[in-house]
Amino acid sequence: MRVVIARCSVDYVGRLTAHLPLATRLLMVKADGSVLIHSDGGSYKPLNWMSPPCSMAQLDPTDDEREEGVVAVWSVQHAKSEDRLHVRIHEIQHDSSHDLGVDPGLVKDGVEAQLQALLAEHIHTLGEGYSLIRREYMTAIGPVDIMCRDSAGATVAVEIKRRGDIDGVEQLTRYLELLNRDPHLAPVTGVFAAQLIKPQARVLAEDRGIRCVTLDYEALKGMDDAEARLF
Amino acid sequence: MRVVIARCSVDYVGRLTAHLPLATRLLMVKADGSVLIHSDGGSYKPLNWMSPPCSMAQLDPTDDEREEGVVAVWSVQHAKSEDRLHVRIHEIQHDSSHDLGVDPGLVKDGVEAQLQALLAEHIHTLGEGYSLIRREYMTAIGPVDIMCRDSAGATVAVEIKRRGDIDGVEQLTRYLELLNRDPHLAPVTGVFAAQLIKPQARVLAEDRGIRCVTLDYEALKGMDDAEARLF
DNA sequence: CACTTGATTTCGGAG
DNA sequence: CTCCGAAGTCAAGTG
Repeated sequence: MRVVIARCSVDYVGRLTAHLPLATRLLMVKADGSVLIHSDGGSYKPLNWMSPPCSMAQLDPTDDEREEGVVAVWSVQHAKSEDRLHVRIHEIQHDSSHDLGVDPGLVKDGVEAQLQALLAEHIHTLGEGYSLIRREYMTAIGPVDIMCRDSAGATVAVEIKRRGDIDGVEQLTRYLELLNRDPHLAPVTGVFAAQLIKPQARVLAEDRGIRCVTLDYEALKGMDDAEARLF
Repeated sequence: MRVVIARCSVDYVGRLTAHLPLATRLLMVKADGSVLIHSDGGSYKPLNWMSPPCSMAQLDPTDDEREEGVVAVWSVQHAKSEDRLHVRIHEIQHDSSHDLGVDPGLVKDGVEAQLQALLAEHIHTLGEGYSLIRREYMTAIGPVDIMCRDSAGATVAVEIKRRGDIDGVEQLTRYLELLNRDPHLAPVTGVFAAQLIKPQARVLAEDRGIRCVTLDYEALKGMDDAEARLF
């Protein structure tokens, strides 16, 4: 990895056109050829970048550029599209290269799968007398996250999302339509469960007779931990 | 901005739990206190990070950590949540700080808003006799990009995308369903306008009686410039 | 291979 | 301020 601190201006032409006026920035050139241009603030997103696969050529400045104080031009070209990044460097304050090796990668925990497992473990949070049939109940159009029974013994299909959006309601609606064609299962009702349910999704769900349940990840985790302590 | 190349392991606890095993990485500490941890590949997204506002404290390693070879621990705490990042540094290969100043920021051109404005200005490109009602026509389930009338005076709802995908067709379908419940508006027809329309989206749209229009950004821009030259 | 879905999404605009 | 949609989204899993 090469790290450069330089006063530069940048132009990107590709899916859109973008320009960065002259200022001091950090330029990162990764081993795969990708380039990132960071300012000293904002979020993790660079001001501008080129994704791999791409290649970088260092050009001599034109006469006009040289007059404006440009000492080097990086031309970064994407390998599979017309996307192009031009970095005009006026002054280099730092330039170093480092061998980092291959990264072993990130280990994650706590996403949708976890929510599903926790809710399946504590299916009674959906209501008194609920019992689990199974997780990932397969249908012709995909797996229903959780199938269970309510206290009256009626089948309930549950769709789980971290964020409950209209898409999720549409998905559950398709499942319900299919499940209710099966006389052994019908009538099947729906529950849309998410950590956060968008208002528009709630309106759509309730309009279709689907119950909305807001999941509290910490509370579910707490139940789990409390049970774990008992054994 | 501080740039460090170091052999380190990283733990993040917050919205999820994540761990990075020991490896050599680039650590970026921005002026606002945010921290980015980059490997020598992948995309512009860091392996791990902490967004501002946050603060970093350098801790002494515990005895256990010292035995494992840890020479320093960075504890980065988010200011408004419980999100926390721990960087255990085993070896520093490079450490430098640079004053970048405030960045003047990015100038963009060619996004959806621009497309919408240009099409609204030149609504006749949809057909002879079309007239604009308004942009961002609000409904209970969100704003319709453009509402206009065709030459016969019938209402037309237009959904604009840079890339015309199935999602966009579904969105427009929902708007049309809602709009057609209003007897003052009905019948409302739909136009799906995008720079590029995916074949599946086109099939779905046409199956639902929605007309597909491919937008030529450069041509629309050209009309705009030609008009501007007249005044 | 293309397509779908989730993300510690981030970012910008409107209400 | 919050809410909501778009992103040069990226990346992982699946058919």
